[in-house]
Amino acid sequence: MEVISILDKKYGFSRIDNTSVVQNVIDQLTEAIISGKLKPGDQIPTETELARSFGVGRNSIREAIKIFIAFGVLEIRRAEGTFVSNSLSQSMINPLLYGIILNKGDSYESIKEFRKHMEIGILKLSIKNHTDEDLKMLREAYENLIKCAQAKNPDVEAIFEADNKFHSVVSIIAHNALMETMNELVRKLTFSKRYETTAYLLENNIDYLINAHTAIYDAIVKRDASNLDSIVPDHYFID
Amino acid sequence: MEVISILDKKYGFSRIDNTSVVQNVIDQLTEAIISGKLKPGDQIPTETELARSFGVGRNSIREAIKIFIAFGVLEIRRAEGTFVSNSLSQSMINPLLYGIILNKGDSYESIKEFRKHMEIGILKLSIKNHTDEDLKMLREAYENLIKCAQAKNPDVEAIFEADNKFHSVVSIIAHNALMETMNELVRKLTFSKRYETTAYLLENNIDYLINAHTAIYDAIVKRDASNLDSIVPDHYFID
DNA sequence: GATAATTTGTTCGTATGTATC
DNA sequence: CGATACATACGAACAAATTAT
Repeated sequence: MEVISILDKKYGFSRIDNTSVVQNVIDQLTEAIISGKLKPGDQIPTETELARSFGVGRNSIREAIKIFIAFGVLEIRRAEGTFVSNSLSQSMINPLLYGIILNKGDSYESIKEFRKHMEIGILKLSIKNHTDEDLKMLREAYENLIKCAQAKNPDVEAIFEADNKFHSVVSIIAHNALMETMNELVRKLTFSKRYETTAYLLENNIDYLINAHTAIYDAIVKRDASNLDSIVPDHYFID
Repeated sequence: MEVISILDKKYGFSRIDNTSVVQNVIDQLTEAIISGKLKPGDQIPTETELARSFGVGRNSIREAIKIFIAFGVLEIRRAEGTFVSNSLSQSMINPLLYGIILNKGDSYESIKEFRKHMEIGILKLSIKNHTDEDLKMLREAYENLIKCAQAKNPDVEAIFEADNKFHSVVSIIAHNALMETMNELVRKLTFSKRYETTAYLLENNIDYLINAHTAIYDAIVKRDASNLDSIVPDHYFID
């Protein structure tokens, strides 16, 4: 509601009036970031200094900074200073999570469908965009997963972590930041369900887990996008 | 960075230590929303009251509330109180916008790819899930778009609005709230670009616009999902 | 290792602006 | 118009964490 105004101007929307002190601080900092005066990694002035140079109270500066932190734009290293973030993919999805929590209507079916859709999309891009470097990373994650799954005393925690790592790598080598973020989102939403599934498969059908991931691995390595629909099965979750 | 922790707890992640006062307030409010103690539309206690009942200073409450506002979870009606939002799709995209501003590099390509991917996914679902009721709505939107495009003195604004309406209907009849939200998101991100494209097509190749939408309309009506890749073209945007 | 300086974290008191009744 | 309830804003003070000396 607050920060949108300045960005919306850029994207063509408008807003009637908004001249609160905090908003003003936000606008000026946003402007500095957009224009490149503040680049990722840069340290911004201290709170006291900002308060003085903007001619406002320190509390107002703090409120503005907190919002930027929530968006992942700034990050504070205490007793050191406040800096412009260079990676912000993590906190970007927070509002989406809140959105889904408030809109309880989003049924589990919706999430399942969305998940499969994203999985296929990511896979398609990974097959297309991966480099040789990427393949090494993927192979490492794949072999680690297989090793965990075939261990004598298999550990759910370990397999689940390796599974997550594998899919995370697949996500990265797709080389599309937005798709990666969305995939992260859906994986967070399905976190506990996927854990249950892993535990179930470990007890009852560990081969299924191995084969499914081998199919994905092979498809990427061979750049074979012909069977994606069957590689990413509907019944990945226990219902 | 801040708000993620509580959500992560729900989804199984943990955080080492995070006992800041503001974070604590955020956690408790988030918990109240998740558990349903606070529902959309509800008024939350006043700042003074929250400060007293949490045993913290009023500024900490304010900082926490500001963050929720930035995420669109809370909204303030001044001199009236603070309320839980019922619609929050607006401000959800802010972090993404900031993300794109900071990641100047690959972002536009990412968006284009993501957009096409979402468009295909939505179309696939629309073809599968639409009802007879839906078809009426779709037909209305379609015919209105064609009418606007074939008018004697075609108006960019009108066509663009009709275009948006058409795609919005396609989104709705897919009957998946999450996919719909994501599609809305990508359409907001591409708002100005799409407007430019519409203006360009109106001048130079209005038939292309008409044919493209007719193809989509036909595919849905006939429930024909065989040519989706070609129906949703890569060059939808001007580069 | 201890101390000082810097910077953010938190709180309190108070005054002001703004909408509702 | 006045009273009330609430958010907005400022400034001062002290606490806690980190770095530099």
